[in-house]
Amino acid sequence: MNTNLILHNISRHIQLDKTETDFFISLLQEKKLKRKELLLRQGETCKTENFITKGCLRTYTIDDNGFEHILMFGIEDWWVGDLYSFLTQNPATYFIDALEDTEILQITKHNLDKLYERVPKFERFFRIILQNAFIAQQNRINQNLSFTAEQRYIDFIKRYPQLEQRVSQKQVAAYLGITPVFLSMIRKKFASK
Amino acid sequence: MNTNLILHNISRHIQLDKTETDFFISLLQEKKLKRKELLLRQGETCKTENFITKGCLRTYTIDDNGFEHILMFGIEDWWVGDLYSFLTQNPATYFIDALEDTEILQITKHNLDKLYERVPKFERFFRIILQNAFIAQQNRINQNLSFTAEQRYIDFIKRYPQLEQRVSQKQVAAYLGITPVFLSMIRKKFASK
DNA sequence: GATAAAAATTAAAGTAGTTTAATAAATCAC
DNA sequence: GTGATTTATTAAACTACTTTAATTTTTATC
Repeated sequence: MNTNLILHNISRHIQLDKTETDFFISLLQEKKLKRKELLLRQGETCKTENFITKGCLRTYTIDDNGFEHILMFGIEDWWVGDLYSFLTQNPATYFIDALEDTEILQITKHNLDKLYERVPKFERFFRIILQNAFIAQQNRINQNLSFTAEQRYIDFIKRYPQLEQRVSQKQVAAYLGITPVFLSMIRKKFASK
Repeated sequence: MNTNLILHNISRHIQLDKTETDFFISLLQEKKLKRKELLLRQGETCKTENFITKGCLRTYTIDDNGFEHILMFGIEDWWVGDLYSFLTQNPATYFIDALEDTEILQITKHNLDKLYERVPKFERFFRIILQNAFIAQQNRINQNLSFTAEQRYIDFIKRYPQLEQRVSQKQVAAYLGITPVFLSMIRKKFASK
């Protein structure tokens, strides 16, 4: 199991000794997903929180008209899951699937609870992770309220240049909340400048 | 200082003994705001996290055209602040002001850090608070992507019936991401059913 | 490497939501 | 309580974005 990335991710916020590190690692399971493979289906229970070591996932919904709306992309070094379903073990709100062949490390709710109990520092770790996620989401809500589609696209490129390379325009459009057709029009206008 | 509400808020997630409770209380400051009074101005540093014991606050931005966009309402039993500015002590992204005469309990970053150190259970408390806030925000993003303005309004009424009574339609519109004129049209259509 | 499938582009017609402006209703401040 | 200010309503013209559909380009698959 390749634990370099996740241990480095954790060490940015808390320091673990050898025993704690080993215990943490013992709670993880590895999983590989092929491109287009589903990790979670809406309505299922989300059994694990997932740390991406390689590849790219998307969290999304499908509306009544069959259109997909992307809540979040995840790439290497990101945590993804359906937090509501994970915490309550109620049916998931979101779908999660792989946009590329992807490798993740998974921790179940049961094991995470054990981890909080045995190594309370992880309360701090996930508090900090959640703070950052909260701030990023709040910013996105503000942009959805304040910006035009063009402004949101420009900001997306600036903020996630790696992602813009890796995912199709169709996916970017589903993230920005516009149609692929309109994104194409924006890009045309933008390119001619 | 009326600490009933905040202690009850905390007791939902962690248990404190007398010493811990007293220490926590000693870190709080009381503040009263008149209706329309600003708690935080964009560009200032957000010095405190704030727990509302009475009244109603709004967190918002003002765009280049002078329009206000509301990220969040806060009423009794809610925590509000500009988390990014609070954590980094960089200039605030958001304005916060009072929609009613309001009373809050404040904790500075310095005191919160002391609290985490002396009573690490609070790491858990704020992790849980943030989890809930994250889930609520993710849901809002999904609605902004998937729903029409009318659907968002209907969901808002269902989700926050108390708020719909307390704040003006203008504020609700600024939260939903539409103009007051269009909200009025939605309500008319809705009432005629 | 050829073929099929998916994604991107373009144009034209359509719609959800905005803008402006005028009027009515509610709320505020003294 | 009354005048002033803010909020809500209504209607009509407007615009950002969608829809549909046809064509081209890119990517996936055997």
